[in-house]
Formats: sequence, C-alpha cells, structure tokens
Amino acid sequence: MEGMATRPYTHSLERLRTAGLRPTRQRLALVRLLFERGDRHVTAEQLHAEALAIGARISLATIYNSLHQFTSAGLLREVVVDPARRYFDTNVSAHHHFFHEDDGVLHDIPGDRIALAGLPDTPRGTEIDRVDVVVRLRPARG
Amino acid sequence: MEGMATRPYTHSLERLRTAGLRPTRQRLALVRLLFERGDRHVTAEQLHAEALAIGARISLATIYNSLHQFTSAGLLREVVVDPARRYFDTNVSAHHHFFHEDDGVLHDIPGDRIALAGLPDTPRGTEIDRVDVVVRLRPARG
DNA sequence: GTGATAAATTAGAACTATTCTAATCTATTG
DNA sequence: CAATAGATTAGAATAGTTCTAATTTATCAC
Repeated sequence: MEGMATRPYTHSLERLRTAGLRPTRQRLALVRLLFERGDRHVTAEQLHAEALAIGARISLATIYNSLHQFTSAGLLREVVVDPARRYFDTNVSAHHHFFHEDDGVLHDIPGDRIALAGLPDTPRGTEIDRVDVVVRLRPARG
Repeated sequence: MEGMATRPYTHSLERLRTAGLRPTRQRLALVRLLFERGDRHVTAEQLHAEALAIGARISLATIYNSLHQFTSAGLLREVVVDPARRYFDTNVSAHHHFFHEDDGVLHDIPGDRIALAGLPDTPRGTEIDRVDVVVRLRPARG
C-alpha cells in the first residue's frame, strides 16, 4: 500500500485534517463518497442511503452534522433551489446551476460561462455574499 | 359607492374572477393584503399574521391553499431563496432578487437591470422554465 | 329568492426535512 | 494507557407544509 501515487485513505484523511476536522470513521466514509467521484450534488437522505449501501454504519444525525461542518470548512457549499430540501455541492468554485424541476436533479454550469452585467449597487450597509444563478429546466414540450 | 373611479372591492373581485377563482371572503381579504400595497414578498405565516391583524378570520390552511392557487393562476410567483421557507412575490414580471441573509428580507431588482450572457445550451430534451438570479447580501463588515 | 351542487374553508392530524438532547463512544494528547 | 475534548447516536422535538374529512359557502338553474 505504501508509496502509491494516490492513496485514497491518506487523501481523505488529509482533506479532513486540513479542514481542521477529526478524521473519524464516519467522516472518512463521507469524504470518500463525496469527493472521489467528481462533482456531486447531494441531499442528506441521498448521502445517508449511499453510506448505508456501501455498508458504512452512520446515522442521519451525523450526516447532517457532517454536511454542515464540511460546509463551514469550505469543503462543500449549499445550493438553494428547492424549498423542501437542502442540496450540497462538492464544487465550491464559482459556478452556477441547472435545476431539473421535474426530477430534482441539479448540475453545474461552468463558472466562467455566465456573465452578469448591470448588477445594481448593493443596498447601504450590505455587501454581496454571493450571486446565485439558477436555470430552471422543464421537459421540452414535444 | 357606484361610479367611483377605483373601487378596491370591485378591483379585488375582478382580479379573482379574471383568474378563474371564486371570490370568497377569505380570498378577497388576501388579495387586498397582497396587491394593494405595491410589490410584496410574503411567507404563509406572515400573511396569516397580517390577515388576523386586520380581523379577517382565515385559517392557515386557507392561506396555503390560496397562495398556491394564486401562484398557479399567475397572480403570484414563488421565490426560492431559503431552504426553510416559501416566499411568494406579488411581482410576476421578469426580475431578480436581493436577499438579506441576516434577516430574511427579500426585495426586487428591476427586471431589465441585469443582463445575463453566456448561458450554455440547455440539456437535450429540456427547455428553460426560468432563470433566477439571487444576490445574497450580508451586513457590510465595518 | 330557493334549492341543489360543486367548490372552498377549516381544525386538527399527519408528514417531511431538519435540529436538538443527552447519553455513549472515540480520537487525541500527555 | 488514562484523561478529556470532541464526535456519534437514537430518538424526541420542532418548523413548515400538506392532507383529511366534515362543514360552510358561492354559484347556477329555476
């Protein structure tokens, strides 16, 4: 095992350490699910189901705790597209989203594709936290 | 009463009739609360509190029913900015939003101010329902 | 107007996603 | 390895919303 170019275990562990989070068994499992398969958009329930599916015993409370901790640590970012569900995105760089309203699937629009012009001045006493663009899609009528 | 230039009662009633909704006592009260004071962004609980405050007896269930019916009828539009609350906007024309993250206040950015360029092609089999831009604000650090 | 009927309203139960609580367990540090 | 701060957990609690089934009301035909 030693000396390999990439060691998933070490990588996940480092990711947690760097974020200032103790690498527990549960968090390691979640980091692997989240970050070893490219950009993902997950809800807590989805991630819980996946964790159980690979045999990781982890409670839903821990899923929620971890999603929030990962978000505070900058490993994840929350995307608000659905008033009934919280989505978390493993891509934390600047980018926007397509949201398929029929099935709840969310996916990225690369960050530099969209340009926004004409943003008005922000109201007095405030500053921009971020600007979210959501392109809501429906099945094409046909 | 007859012959007046604007008669709020008639106006509200017409608005409901035009939308194909029976003008009930409850709906009339809500239409007046919603549309007689310029553009508004309300949640169900807020609107319920307002209705009770002006002495209109109306249940929370009816508030929810009405908000959804008004939305289907094109009188309102839902704005998704907060994963824990549904906001309804009385301005149904094309426009975007400022969202004050600290206090949950939402307000309009006039529709023609913001220009979006570089939207990618929509995925096969889908078409754009709408594009939402939310500018999230936080108190300016000072 | 009156009666018949379809639609609307309602209280309260149910539901869903999420958060909280307090007990148990575990990673870290000395 | 013991002490301890932090993490995990089951299950209770909560918040917002939706549902259910009984009651009330608007509309329509007469």
